[in-house]
Amino acid sequence: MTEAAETIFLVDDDDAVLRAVGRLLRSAGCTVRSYPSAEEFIAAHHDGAMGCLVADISMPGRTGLELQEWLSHNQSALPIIFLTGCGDVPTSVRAMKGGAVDFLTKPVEEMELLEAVDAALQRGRRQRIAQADRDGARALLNTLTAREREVFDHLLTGRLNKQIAAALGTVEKTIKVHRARVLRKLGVSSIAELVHLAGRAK
Amino acid sequence: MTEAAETIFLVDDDDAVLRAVGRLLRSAGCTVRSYPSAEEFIAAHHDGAMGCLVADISMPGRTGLELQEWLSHNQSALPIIFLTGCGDVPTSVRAMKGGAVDFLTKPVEEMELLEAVDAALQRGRRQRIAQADRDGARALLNTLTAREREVFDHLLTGRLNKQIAAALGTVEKTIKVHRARVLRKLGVSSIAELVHLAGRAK
DNA sequence: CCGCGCATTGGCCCAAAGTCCAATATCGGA
DNA sequence: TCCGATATTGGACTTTGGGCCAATGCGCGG
Repeated sequence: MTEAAETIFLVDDDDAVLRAVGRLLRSAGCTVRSYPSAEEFIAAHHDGAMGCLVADISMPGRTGLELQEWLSHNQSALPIIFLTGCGDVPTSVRAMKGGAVDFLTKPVEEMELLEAVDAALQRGRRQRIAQADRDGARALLNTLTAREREVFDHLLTGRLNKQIAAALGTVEKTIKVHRARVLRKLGVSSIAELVHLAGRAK
Repeated sequence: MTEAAETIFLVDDDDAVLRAVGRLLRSAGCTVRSYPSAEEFIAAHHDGAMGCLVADISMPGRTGLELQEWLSHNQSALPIIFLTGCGDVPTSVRAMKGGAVDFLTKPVEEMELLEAVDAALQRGRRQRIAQADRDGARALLNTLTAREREVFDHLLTGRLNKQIAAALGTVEKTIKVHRARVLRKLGVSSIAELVHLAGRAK
């Protein structure tokens, strides 16, 4: 059961908005969770969350922009849509600079919100795929011992075994063994594939 | 004489704004060119332009957003800062979604504008460096003949000479020759470097 | 103290790649 | 029609890389 469905996290201090937007999104087939404040959302938030966040800007306690900052500080890649009644230009610009998917003003047309949510979910999926790819590659690299990692780095730059040996103060034979182990551990059979793998780990 | 300095391109239908902003930027050491309309800027614009664009939003003829679209359609990577007196939230969001560096409202604090211009120039420099790197790599790849390019693609995936030969319907010896030529033409001495080069060309 | 993981090194053999040599064939132009 | 670029192939030789078996030394935790 790895399939935790995508969730739309709603954060707004106005209960009427939470209910209205929640109903709209649910009727569109979304799974929705509502929070009356940024703090309550943060308390319930876990890193692996999938979906997107629809948040108000001005709220008692932490504001929408502060919530956005908190998420980025906490490596959370949850895409954010701001939905506010009292938005001004500088705020919207800050939000967009901070990576928000969209910045909508109430009252919002249903279609507009649904499209924004769709775009946010798409972005989230792409991010997760890219992240999983990176993580997978990094996990593989982490199986290398310190010495193997050194050899790996030299292999990336296309050095010959004898050159690596000279650089590491050993003999070619030793590097040959390390090289074979590195290729085996990383599940590749050529230097080309090894370089590609390193690129995926970024 | 390759050193065409960075220029700030000012586009605003209000002559007073052109003069005031122009004076501010010039006093900060910038080279400035002013245009009273998007059309006049477009007429004078050439692809290799370096610097950034500071544009108004609402103007007779082409608007700021339409100018932004025109630039992106024309592959121009000139970073854009919008500076407008009558900006609303939806417009600013569209501008930022379209890749604008910033969206400022008049009257603007001098420091704010200067910082935005600085950020835009920085972004432009990064883009040019990245672009030059890509173009260089692509130019190298374009020196390959069709056949060499086929061999190149197989080398990227880590295939052996005999495997490439089978795929291309020739013998290993022939591939060996092509392989040597490819490495020589591209100025690399290992498959690892070749893969890196291909990555730069993207 | 012993086992285990890790780094190190040796020998042997074979496969693959790099480097010279040279030769033929085709195709599009000058 | 002859030239130049390209593709093709062969031979011979050297250098590198990969696989297999074996062995030593070191440090760490049971």
